[in-house]
Amino acid sequence: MSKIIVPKGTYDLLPDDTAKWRDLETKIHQIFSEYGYGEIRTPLFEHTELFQRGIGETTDIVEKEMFTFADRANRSLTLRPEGTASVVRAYLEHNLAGSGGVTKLYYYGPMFRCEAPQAGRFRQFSQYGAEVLGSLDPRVDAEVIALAVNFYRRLGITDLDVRLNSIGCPNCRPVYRSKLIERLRPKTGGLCSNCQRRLERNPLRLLDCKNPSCQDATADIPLITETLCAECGSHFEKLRILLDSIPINYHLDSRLVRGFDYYTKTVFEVLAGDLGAQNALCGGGRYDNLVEECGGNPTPGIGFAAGVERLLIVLESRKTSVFHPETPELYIAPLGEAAQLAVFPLLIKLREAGWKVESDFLGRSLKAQLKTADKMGVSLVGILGEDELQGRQILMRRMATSQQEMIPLDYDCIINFLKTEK
RNA sequence: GUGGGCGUAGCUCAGUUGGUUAGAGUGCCAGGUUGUGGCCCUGGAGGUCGUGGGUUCGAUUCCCAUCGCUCACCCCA
Repeated sequence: MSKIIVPKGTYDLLPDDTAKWRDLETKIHQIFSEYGYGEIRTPLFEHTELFQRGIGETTDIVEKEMFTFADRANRSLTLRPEGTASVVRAYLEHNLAGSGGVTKLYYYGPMFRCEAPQAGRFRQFSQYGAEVLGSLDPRVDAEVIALAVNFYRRLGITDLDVRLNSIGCPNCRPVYRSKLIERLRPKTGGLCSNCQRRLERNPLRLLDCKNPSCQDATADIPLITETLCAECGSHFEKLRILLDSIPINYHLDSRLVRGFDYYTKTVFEVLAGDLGAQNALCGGGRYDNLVEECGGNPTPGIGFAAGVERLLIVLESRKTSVFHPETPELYIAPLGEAAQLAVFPLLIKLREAGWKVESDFLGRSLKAQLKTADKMGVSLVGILGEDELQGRQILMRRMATSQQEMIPLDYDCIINFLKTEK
């Protein structure tokens, strides 16, 4: 019988890994709380239609990367490939707009895309992200970008590439779009096959094609930021003034275009050099028409999503973050069956009192037990052999100094000893 | 979906121009110390050499297929 292993693009997190993840998760919840965001948890699957309408029918994600299946009533469901569509759905479903003002939400959890796995890319992966609904003010854009970037800074990652662009709105983007098609159509032959295909459908994407010949073809095309309508232009200008007023390094990238259809105006990405081909740590932008497209009243919004696996890769490769493994505060080494029986209730009682205590369950020699305790990094070992048991005592050994002290084998005495040693 | 690289011990990897019991380091277990960790010494356990088929007297080695991992294209977090 062949061994069963994890599905492609998924992985197990073992105890050493989960310790790091939980540490990072704590920090994620903390920064969102400090910036005034409330956590939202939506289902891991939704009606397929939500993503088709929200993300866009012609995007790669919807066309070929979703895990879609039928339920027993033959309705099409899909494992969520991203977070924004679900948040908008929930925002409308629970009429969060009704409470008035700006709604600031964040999420954290697994997403699913059926792609070929690669460095920093998995089929089940984790993202955290923010969505701010109800304000068109560029201060919101700036705050969202600041939050995204400052989180990395807190973790000690400072050499990031923050890219910013505005891709306009339904008023000005079509103008740029047709201008682009007009300029590129004569050069069609020089484009890569992919770009030839998307020239008519989604010409903006040619701008960030990595193929050298496509880059040449688009080298002298006008910048989108020069053809923005008055509203988008002024919004973008205000955003830049705000970003310049806080210590965040970014640069304008007029070729930055993102893969989802719902983006309008502001788009941004944060890139890290040490991630291989999947170099985006997070990305996001404004989506002022998405809520309306999902059936709500016209409501502006902006958000971003960040990859957790990629962040951990960067943290590991730079060793900028120190994760503290939890070491027991005491290791009790019983010698012989009588001692084992005496130690067991003590072990449970100490744990219930909140102490991290370990012991031996293999009946091994004292030497082996000390070795194990040493490996765990424990600083105190309580040794209970027959002699100690007879005298109702326990020998407390300080591993760092090899100093030993006999104390009464009594719960309160041991607690007191632990407290003074701590 | 396409292309490159790789699958040998828990982990990191040697190796075999086809030949008898497949190796190292590390980790693990035990002993050296009848009850004292880190250093050292000795010994031990642990492998269907990814899987299936083919060639051959004989395959971990050669051939084919397949699966998996990985990197890149693509896309994106």
